[in-house]
Amino acid sequence: MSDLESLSALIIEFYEKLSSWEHAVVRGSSLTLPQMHTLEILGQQPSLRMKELAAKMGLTTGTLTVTVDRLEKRGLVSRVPHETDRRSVLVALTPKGQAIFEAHHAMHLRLTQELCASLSEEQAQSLRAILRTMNQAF
Amino acid sequence: MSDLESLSALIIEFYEKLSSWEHAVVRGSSLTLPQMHTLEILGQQPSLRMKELAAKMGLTTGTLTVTVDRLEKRGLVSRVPHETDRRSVLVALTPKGQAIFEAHHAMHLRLTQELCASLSEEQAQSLRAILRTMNQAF
DNA sequence: GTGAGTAACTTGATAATCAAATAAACCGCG
DNA sequence: CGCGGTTTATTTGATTATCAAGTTACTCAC
Repeated sequence: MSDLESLSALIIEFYEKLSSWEHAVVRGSSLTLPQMHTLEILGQQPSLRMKELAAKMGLTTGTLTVTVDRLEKRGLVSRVPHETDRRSVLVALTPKGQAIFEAHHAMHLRLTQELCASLSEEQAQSLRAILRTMNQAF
Repeated sequence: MSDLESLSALIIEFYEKLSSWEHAVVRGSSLTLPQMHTLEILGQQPSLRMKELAAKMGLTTGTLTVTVDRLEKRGLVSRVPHETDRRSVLVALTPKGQAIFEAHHAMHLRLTQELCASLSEEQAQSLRAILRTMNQAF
C-alpha cells in the first residue's frame, strides 16, 4: 500500500469515526441529524437567510423549509422577516435552540480534548498547522 | 479563544468540508448517501452479515434491509446464505457494485492527494502518525 | 426436544430529500 | 412609472431513510 493510500485510509477512518460519534450523540438528543446540523450552523452565525443556510448545508431550499418548520414548531429557531428584502427570511436560534447548540458544542470540545490528550504538545501544534493548511486547500 | 477551542474548530471545519465533498460527489452518482456508504463498507470486507453491516453503519437491521433491497434490485450487491448459520445472510458487492466502489475510492485518493499536496513531506509524515494515534484513541 | 436467545424481515409511522411548480418581491431599463 | 426577467421562499408529489415493535425462522444449551 502506497503512502498516499495509507494516508487516505487514515483520513477516511478518522472521518468515519467522527461521523459515528456525531450520529450516536445526536441520537440521544431527541433531534435528528439534519435538525442538529441546522442548529450547529446557526450557532456560529447570528442569523442566515434560508438560501444561505441551504447552501451551507448542501440542500435545496425546499428541503430546508420543512426542517426549519419542524425546528420552529419546537421553539428552537425563529423566522424573522428580512429588513430590506421582503422576499427573504432570517432564521436564528431562540434561547432554547441556543442552549441546545451550546450543550452540543461543549461535547465537541470534550471529544477534541480527549483526542488531543493522546497527542504530545508538539503534535497538537503540528496538527493545528496542518488542519489550517488543508482547510484552505479545499 | 483557547488552544483547545481553536483546534476543535479546525477539526469540525475539516469534518464539515469532507462531509460536503462526499455529499456533492455522491449526489452526482445516481446513488443516495446511505447507499454509497453501504458500498464503501462492503468494498473493504469480502462480505458481512446484515447484523454486522448495520452495526458498522450505526443503523438497525430493519433500516438496512430496505437499503440492501434497493441495492440488490439495482444489481450492486448480492445476498448469499450463510454457510453454517441459516438465520444469517451475507451481503457482498457484485462486480457492478465493486466497480462503483472502486471509482468512488479513486476519488477519495485524488482528494487526499490534493489535500496533501499543500503539505510538506514532514507534515504528511506527521499527519500519518497523528491520525494513527487519534484513531486509536476513539 | 423444549425454551431462551438471535438474525433477518415486515409493518406502521415520521422525517429527509429532490425536482418542479407556485407566489411574492426585487431590480434594471425604457 | 411599469414591464420583464430574476431571485427567494414555499408548496406539491414522489421516493428514500429511519426507527420501534412485532413476526418468522433458526440456533444452541440444557
